[in-house]
Amino acid sequence: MDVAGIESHIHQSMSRLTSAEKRAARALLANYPTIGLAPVVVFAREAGTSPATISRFVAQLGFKSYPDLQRALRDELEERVKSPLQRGLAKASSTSDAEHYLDGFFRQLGANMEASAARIPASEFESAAALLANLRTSLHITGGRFTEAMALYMEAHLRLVRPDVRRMDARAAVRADQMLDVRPGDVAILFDVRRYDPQLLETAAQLSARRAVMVLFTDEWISPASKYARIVIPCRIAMERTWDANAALFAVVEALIARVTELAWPTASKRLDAIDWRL
Amino acid sequence: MDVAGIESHIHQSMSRLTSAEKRAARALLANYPTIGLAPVVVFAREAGTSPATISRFVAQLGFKSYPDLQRALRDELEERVKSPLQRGLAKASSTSDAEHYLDGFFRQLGANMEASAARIPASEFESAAALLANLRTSLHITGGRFTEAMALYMEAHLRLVRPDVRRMDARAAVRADQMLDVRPGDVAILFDVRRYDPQLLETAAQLSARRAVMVLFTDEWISPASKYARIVIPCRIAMERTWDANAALFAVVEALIARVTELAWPTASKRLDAIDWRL
DNA sequence: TTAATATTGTACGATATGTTCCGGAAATCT
DNA sequence: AGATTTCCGGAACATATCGTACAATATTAA
Repeated sequence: MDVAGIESHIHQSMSRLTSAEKRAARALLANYPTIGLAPVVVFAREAGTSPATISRFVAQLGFKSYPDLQRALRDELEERVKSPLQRGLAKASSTSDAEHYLDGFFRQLGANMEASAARIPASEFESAAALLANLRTSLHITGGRFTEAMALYMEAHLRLVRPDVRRMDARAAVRADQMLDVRPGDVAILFDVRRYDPQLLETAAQLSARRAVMVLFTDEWISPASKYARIVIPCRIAMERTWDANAALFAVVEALIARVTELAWPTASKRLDAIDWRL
Repeated sequence: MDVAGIESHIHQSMSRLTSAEKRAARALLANYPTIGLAPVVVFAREAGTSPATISRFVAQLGFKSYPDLQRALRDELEERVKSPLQRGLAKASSTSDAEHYLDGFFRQLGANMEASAARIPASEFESAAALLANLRTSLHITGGRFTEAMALYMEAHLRLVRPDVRRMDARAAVRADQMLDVRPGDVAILFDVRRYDPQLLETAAQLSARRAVMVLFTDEWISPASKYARIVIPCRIAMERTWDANAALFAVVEALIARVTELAWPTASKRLDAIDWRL
């Protein structure tokens, strides 16, 4: 099949199609690629036509059978989620013949970011932003071994934007005191990625007991702390070599900070003005 | 709970699952959601188990049947706001959709990363990696207001990989003591981005006086501390709205950590083994 | 208008798919 | 170690799914 992808292939074949087949094509393009992954009857109903027409449509595209098309769609979907989509990166650094280490690294990272963005439902992201922008509750942020840096970074920004932002200490003992400040309805932001921290799970349980609303940043395998969380934001962090890369996670954090700043702008702008900070 | 999506739902059910069922769960999470849309035989093969187990796994999740799960996966896939990538070459579709905030954000970020990779000479990056992988000198890491998180993150990783990694405190007073540990030839890593920190400039001067070799991570406008630095790594951080985004900077940090881990592998692997850490 | 052609939908048979059952294997308990 | 329970996968069974023949309908040409 075409390297250019199935969507464009459909466009190219459009002229050869009969009117009912065109309805099928439009239906597929409109809800790409989901209806193509559904059974033929569903596809047909959605397209306002009969199963037979779908069959012929698929044949027109050059696929051997409907299941064959489905395979292709799945492959493409997978490719889209895990392949390096920032092809430009390689070209962008034309500084040397030997490939820049950064290029390879960034290419994978780009794929991770695409995958993360594709996987995080807009509704989850927005809900999280809304929670953080709600000035009537306190905010408690904490992370594990490596993700503590995320917590720190987020705290540093949100402190400027809104009041009542606290970071919980990584050490359990200290955290016990801080737990007393958590009141029902408060919002807790947790970071937990692979090699999930047992202490953090414990913390999550306690937060849950104190009726905090939890937002969890985690990886594609999902931290066990998710069972306590109202909102789960999964980022793709796996890399081919050495360490996992949390840059995608970090990027989502920054996006969230930006979004919260927008949502809480009336307050945020006053606070920033007060310390003479210009964005 | 269910709002969090099928992925987290899977993880919540994880404890109830038997080992073969867990393999199924992991396989699905790893190639989410594609294998779930494939026939059971394919799923089973990919998960290294039998169709029967997949069936039971699906039942454990609370779905009425495998097709039922597929419906759910398709619905979830559709529910996501279409990302510009998914839109692909599809013409005529209005680009004015309520776009996923993350998509817009990430697009800019992608440009920043590209620009960063293009601007950082391979030689600089390699030299920096070599310096950090040199085990005969100590490492001192420090950052400014926001970039302290970078320092923290880098320290957390490098500590595992090599000995003699120290982080300098943000507070000048404390830092004064720590400065005494810096010996000629030691390597110092500094982070300084826009709204350059005067204290950090001062620190750089002192480090220079103590004949430390400095690696500076900064932004496209270059921190004044650069005059003391042996190696300068400029990242593009400007964004159109609200805050600058340090994700590109963070990404370079991760790349460097990975590279250093490779270069210092003989030592790193021993250290990681010693604490039973597998990458 | 009529006839020829192209297109579409329905019905049915062939096939592929998912689920259940059962024997054996593994883990757990006594 | 032996007994009991749990767990797993192969094979049979039931069923859903797809492709196609054929009839009905729309379209075009004469």
